[in-house]
Amino acid sequence: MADRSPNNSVNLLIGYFEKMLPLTEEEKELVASRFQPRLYRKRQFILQEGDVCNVVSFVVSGCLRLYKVDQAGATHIIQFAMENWWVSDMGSFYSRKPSEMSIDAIEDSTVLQIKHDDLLDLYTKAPKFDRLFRVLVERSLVGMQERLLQTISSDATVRYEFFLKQYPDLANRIPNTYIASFLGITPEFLSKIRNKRVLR
Amino acid sequence: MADRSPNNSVNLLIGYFEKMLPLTEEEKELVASRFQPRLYRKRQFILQEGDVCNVVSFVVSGCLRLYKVDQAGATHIIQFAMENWWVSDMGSFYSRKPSEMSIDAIEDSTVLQIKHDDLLDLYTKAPKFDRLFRVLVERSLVGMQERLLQTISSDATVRYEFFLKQYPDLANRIPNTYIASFLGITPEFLSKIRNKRVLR
DNA sequence: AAATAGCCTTAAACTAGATTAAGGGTCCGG
DNA sequence: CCGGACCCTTAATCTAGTTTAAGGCTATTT
Repeated sequence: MADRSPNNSVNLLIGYFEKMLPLTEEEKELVASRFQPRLYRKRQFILQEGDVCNVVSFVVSGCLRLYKVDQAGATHIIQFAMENWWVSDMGSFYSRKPSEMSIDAIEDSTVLQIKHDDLLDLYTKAPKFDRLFRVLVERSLVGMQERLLQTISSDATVRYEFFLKQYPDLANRIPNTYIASFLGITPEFLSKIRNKRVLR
Repeated sequence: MADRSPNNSVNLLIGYFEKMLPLTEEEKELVASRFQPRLYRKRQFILQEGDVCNVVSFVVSGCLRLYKVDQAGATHIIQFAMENWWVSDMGSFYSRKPSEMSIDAIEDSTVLQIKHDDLLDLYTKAPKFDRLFRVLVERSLVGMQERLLQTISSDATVRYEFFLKQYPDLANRIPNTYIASFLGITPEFLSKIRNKRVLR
């Protein structure tokens, strides 16, 4: 009998953790009991500006975006989160203060979520998750550093080429306006870059 | 008898940790035995591009910079590290691959350093440090995200004002060329911004 | 005491990228 | 099957920030 239960996706997450560090049965059960699967429709909010971010989400399928809308009304995408990525506004999540950012679904997406108190509980009940999340956050930090470096040291054309290399499939999955907003340029200018690219 | 031993600075670090989480005597001794104090003179390298980053440094006094020199020869400062800050190239540190970045001292600086293998050892001997460093890295990530957001959504004038608010004393301690390189603009343009500011 | 090397500033010419505006395509929902 | 909401593109004009060049000011080295 194949496992078609709702817990299906939790097994995916357990497999993900075990690629890093093997878990005991109790730890697996802890994960299964604390992470809730949830479906978000395209354009649905996971986190809305002004609310306190109360969950960390692991993307099982689909794609989310973490972004901020500035005073002028322009949106700036900080991070895309696809299959096997994590998202949340960690600043708001830990400080328990209203977020200045938003998270929404770019495609219909399935995620596994853990609430703030449950995560803290997970950490104390099973310190292995302190290590697991330390490593995950370290990886995020390295990625974020690279992105910052790119942003301050390369022009838009180089940044776009790099984006295409780093997320080859994403370019065909999401609108160019989102890519522009991620790269920190206008859709019009991205269009110009793409046009030059084809001619070459 | 006042403690004027070389271990003096380690007590500072232990105090720093205990503000987050109390340590047992064994844990304190572990810290004292694994962290080495070291003095760097102004302009001396802590990490040089092409080398594997083998230490994490905690700044006791002075100021360091983490930066990258691009193909055109321009330097881009990713992070300043002053008293009570941490620096390293975490990407290189964990992957054990040559770093594309450099770290050097802006002022004569005292740091406490832990080597790669000693840190891994510290994590396994005292899992509390998994949590401690998880929290530290989370804070870094939040800061890095804010900085990225600033960089892609605000113009240079706003970024400079923000820098002055966030590091009020630093502005008087380091050359403006460094600030420009941190903000991602030329020293000439920073000079223009500063000039406009005074007139207002 | 001179000399060299940083560092800061000013100003003119230039460029990457923004803004504004307009037209056309496609995918829904009613 | 039609109307609107998105989305992509092209082109003209504009601007924030770069480049190049030059001059002066301090501090450190010789």
